[in-house]
Amino acid sequence: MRLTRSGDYAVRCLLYLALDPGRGVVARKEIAEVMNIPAQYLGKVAQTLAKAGLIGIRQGARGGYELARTAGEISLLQVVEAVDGEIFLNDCLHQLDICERRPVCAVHRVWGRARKQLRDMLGGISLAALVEEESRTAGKVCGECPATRGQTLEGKGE
Amino acid sequence: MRLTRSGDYAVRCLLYLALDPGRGVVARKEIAEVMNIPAQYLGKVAQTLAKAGLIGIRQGARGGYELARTAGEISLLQVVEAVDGEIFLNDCLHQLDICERRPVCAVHRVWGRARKQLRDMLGGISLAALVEEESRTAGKVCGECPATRGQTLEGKGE
DNA sequence: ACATATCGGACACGATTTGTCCTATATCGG
DNA sequence: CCGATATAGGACAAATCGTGTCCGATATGT
Repeated sequence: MRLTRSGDYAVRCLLYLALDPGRGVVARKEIAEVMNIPAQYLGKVAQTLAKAGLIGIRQGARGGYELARTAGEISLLQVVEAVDGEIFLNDCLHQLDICERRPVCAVHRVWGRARKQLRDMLGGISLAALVEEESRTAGKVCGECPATRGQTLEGKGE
Repeated sequence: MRLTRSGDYAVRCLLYLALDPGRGVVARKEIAEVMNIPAQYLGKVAQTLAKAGLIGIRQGARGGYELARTAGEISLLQVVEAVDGEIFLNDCLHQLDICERRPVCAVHRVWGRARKQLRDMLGGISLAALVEEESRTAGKVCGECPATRGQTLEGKGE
């Protein structure tokens, strides 16, 4: 599993929508500009997000996107998996025909455990939590990543 | 991050070598056949593993591969990262130019945490542990996944 | 020397990712 | 109802990546 650019865009887009909940429909163009996403491409991503029930789309003049649920009800996992597909670290866990010994294979059990751990973590984090944490620390939401310049530092994990 | 086929091959190969430690050099051809890996391709993977210091390679007649350390000293993480590169779930954490706000970005912190959790888990599992667990449950090592036909067991799902 | 076996570069091929372009369609405002 | 606006959705393009093969060069054991 790798968070693709599409997945990144999806997170940015939803995070932006989660910023002020009462706002209603937001134009794709605005989201694209602020969040530094190719507008057309965002259209594709948005369609996927809509199919997954994460956003609502209004067409036509004054159209755009809005959250289909509250920011507290949308987890990072849902966003990522909606766009990038279900998370499988290992193809063996995914394509049944690749491996016949799944049930008794220690390696598979390890990957299965790792997968569950990862999905649990991402599933436990809502957009609301992200927005809140962000506002506590920096006052700005990420997703702006490439947009906001000037704060370079060396990052690690944790 | 996704465990590629190369990564899978690497795990199979090392697991096979870990099976009986006293054996010395094992021919690539043998490994490839038993573990169902394209022999030439295994050559490429093996070179990478050698560079990472995980296996030793003997060229020439009666050449082949052997573990460079004991099976207890090689973790799954080392194997995977040697072949597939260091695990980064998110490009943002990886390519510095993509995102300037890493240190203060909540999303990045989440991915960073997830990454650490995953690497810690994989880092805590040695080849020896895998071999041992495997022999306890089924008596055969995985990696043979596609190789061992007719042994398809169901149930016992974790 | 000869047979054996890996090295390592070149190349092929398909899948995936990341976009763009264009036409159709839906919606709002007057 | 008309026209401006904005997204839908299919086609297409380019780049990258993963997987694998082929082949001459090189190293090693007998």
